[in-house]
Amino acid sequence: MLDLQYILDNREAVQQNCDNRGITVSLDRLTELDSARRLHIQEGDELRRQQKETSGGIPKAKDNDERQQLIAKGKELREQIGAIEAKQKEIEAELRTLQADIPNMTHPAAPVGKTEDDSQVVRTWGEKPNFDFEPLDHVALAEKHNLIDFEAGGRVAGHGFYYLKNEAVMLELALIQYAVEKVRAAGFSIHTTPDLARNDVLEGIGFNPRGNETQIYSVENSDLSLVATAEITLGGAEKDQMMDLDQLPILRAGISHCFRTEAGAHGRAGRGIYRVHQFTKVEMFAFTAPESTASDEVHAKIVGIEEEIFQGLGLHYQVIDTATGDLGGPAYRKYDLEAWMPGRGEGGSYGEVTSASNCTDYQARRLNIRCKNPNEKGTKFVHTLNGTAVAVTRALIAILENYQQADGSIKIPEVLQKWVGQDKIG
RNA sequence: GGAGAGAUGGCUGAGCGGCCGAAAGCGCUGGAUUGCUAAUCCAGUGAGUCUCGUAAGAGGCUCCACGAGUUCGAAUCUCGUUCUCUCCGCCA
Repeated sequence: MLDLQYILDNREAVQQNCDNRGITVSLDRLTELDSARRLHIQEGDELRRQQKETSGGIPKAKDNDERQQLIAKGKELREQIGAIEAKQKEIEAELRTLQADIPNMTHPAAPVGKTEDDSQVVRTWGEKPNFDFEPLDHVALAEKHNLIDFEAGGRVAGHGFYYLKNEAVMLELALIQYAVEKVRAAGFSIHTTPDLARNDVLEGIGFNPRGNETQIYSVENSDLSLVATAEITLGGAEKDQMMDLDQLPILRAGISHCFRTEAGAHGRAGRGIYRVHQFTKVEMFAFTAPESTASDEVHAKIVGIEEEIFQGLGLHYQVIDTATGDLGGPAYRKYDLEAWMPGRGEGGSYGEVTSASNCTDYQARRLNIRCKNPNEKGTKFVHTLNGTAVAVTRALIAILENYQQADGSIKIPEVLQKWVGQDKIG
């Protein structure tokens, strides 16, 4: 959520930003509601002042007559205040809804464009593997080596669920270990987090727990939902907290399951474990000082860790600077790593394996996470960032497809061998 | 699951329906002082929001977990919700 005053003071820039992101908002209505809100506040304040004066005079009243008069006046004021507060509440509810629909501002250097295709490749690392045979996709590889059971997943939980088996399980555990080792070395403290969270936490991070387009499974008869990423729980952990400026940045990482309904995505869901309803992920999260210099720096650090992880795995990837239209609400800037997946599409293609966002104070404002600078009055909302260390399913696809050999076996990336306990599958 | 206790400022912790935005302490900031990183003394020190002002600032209102209610008046009384703690039971 953006600051209301900021929106009103920078209407043109906010409008331009919404246009760039392909979001329709009514800033006129917002302005209208804001004026109405101020008017009601002023009126209410004045009435409340009178009421305090009135009730304060009652103990000092000279006689019963005067006392009864003041009580009557107090009653009348109470009714007027009630009416005006009700109206103000209505106005503020609509105002807040509008305000929450406005996306974060955008880093000036982020590529402007409505779709994914407008995103820019900022650099690539490694090279596509050269196969002197026809490579299989991960579904075929998994079947050949008995690594994934989609049928059982379907019977038990439906399409989009799966069982990992045998070396695939070892690879999942190894990837987690490997990612955890990397993020800890980079200064992130490691957590396992709840797989459920309250809806107001989801909303604070920027997810919509209910509604047609929700990505979120909600638990019936409760205000809990299954989390779509540990970003939710790592950020939500500090809801309503006050931090000291000098303890920032705070770097945390979490291991969690991620649950996504993928509503509306079934058409392009495709084969395999690229788009699934549940997967395991190691996520990085950071709270930084409320300046973009501070958060940009940590943003670069997070992307750097992601690259180090995929370089260590020996996987060819490109880094994408995400276009405005594809940023989502909270992100100020977002870098994705797309790894080469030889079995994806016709003759292989890049597939998103990580995503790193600087959300500036957009999430912190709604979660009410502030920091205090001892040298300044007041408080400020911190900046928050998140990035994928490893999303197991996506990384698994890249590994299986890139490391397949002419003889049908699959090599295990060297950095994972100590945890998998073998150097190849098959 | 059963029984009970509780939630107050950055932290600890007092608080009778009106004199409470809230004692005290810690912490922090400024100053004084002591011949030496410490000690002592004095002063200041919550957040949010609205109005006025170019500004420094001034003033109003709100906030004692959250939400309703009683009352002329609620941190204080009532109800609901959430969370925390203790004891018992159950359980990996």
